[in-house]
Amino acid sequence: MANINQLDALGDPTRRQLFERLRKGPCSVNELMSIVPISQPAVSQHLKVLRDSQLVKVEKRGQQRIYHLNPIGLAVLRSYTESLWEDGLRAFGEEAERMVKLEDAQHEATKLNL
Amino acid sequence: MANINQLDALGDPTRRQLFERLRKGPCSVNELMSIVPISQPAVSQHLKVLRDSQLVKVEKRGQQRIYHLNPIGLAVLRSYTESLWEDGLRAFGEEAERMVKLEDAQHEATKLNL
DNA sequence: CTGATAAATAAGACTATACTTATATAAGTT
DNA sequence: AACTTATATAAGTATAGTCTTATTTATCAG
Repeated sequence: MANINQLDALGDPTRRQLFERLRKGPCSVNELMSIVPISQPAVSQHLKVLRDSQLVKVEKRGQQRIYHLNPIGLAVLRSYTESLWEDGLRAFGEEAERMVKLEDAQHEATKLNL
Repeated sequence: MANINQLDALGDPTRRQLFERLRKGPCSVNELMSIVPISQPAVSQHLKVLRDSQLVKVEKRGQQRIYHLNPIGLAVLRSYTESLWEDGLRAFGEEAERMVKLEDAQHEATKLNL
C-alpha cells in the first residue's frame, strides 16, 4: 500500500487547525503561531510534518517562511478518498441490493398473509 | 469547523490496515485479528474508533460481528477532501497566474535584451 | 444449564508523539 | 560587526493514545 501519510499528517487536531488556516491562503509561521496556543517550535514541528506529507510547501520571503498548500499532497489525498468512495459505493450497492431482496421477500410474505 | 474526525480515525497505521481490509468487503473481528499482529481487544478498540467516526458499521450475525464500510463517514471524508481540493486548485491557480506573469516579465526582459 | 466461541469493556503498562526550553541558523537593520 | 527578528533544530519532559491481561457480555452447541 502506498504512502498515504497525508492521513497521518491530518490525524492531529492542532495540525489540522494550522492546515485549515493555510486553506484560506498563504501564511507566515509568525501568523500561524497566533492561531494556536503553543510555542513557536511546536508550530515549526507541525509544519515539518505537513511539509513531509507534501500537503504544504514553503516559500522563503526574506527572513520569513511563507507556507502554502501543496497541490501534490492534496492530489494524493483526493485520489485516495476518491477510490475509497468508489469502494463505498460498491459496498453500498450490495447493501442496497440485499435490502431490495429483503423488501421483495417481505412483500411476498405480506402477500402470503393476505 | 465540523466533525472531521474521520481523519483522526485514519491517522493510525494499524487502523488503516484494518480499514483497508474492510474496503475489500465485510469481515468479522476474528478475521480482522489475523491481519494485524495485535491482541483481539486492541482490534476491538480500533474498530470502536472507526465506528465512532462512522467510517465503519457493524452487523450482528450470530455471535459474530461483521464489519462493513459505512457510507456516511466515507461521504463526509470525500466531501471534505473535495472542498480541500477546490481550495488547492484556487491556490494552484494563483500560483500558476504568478508563474505566467513571471514568464511574461522574463519574456519582456528577453525582448529588451535582443 | 454448562461449556465453548466471539467480541466488547476495564484498568493499568508502555510507547509514540506532541510539547517544552535552550540553542542554532539565517536574513534584515543599525 | 553587533543586534534584532523569524524560523528551525536539539534534547528532554509530559501526555495522549495504543497496547496488554483480565473480565464481562452475548450467542450458540450439547
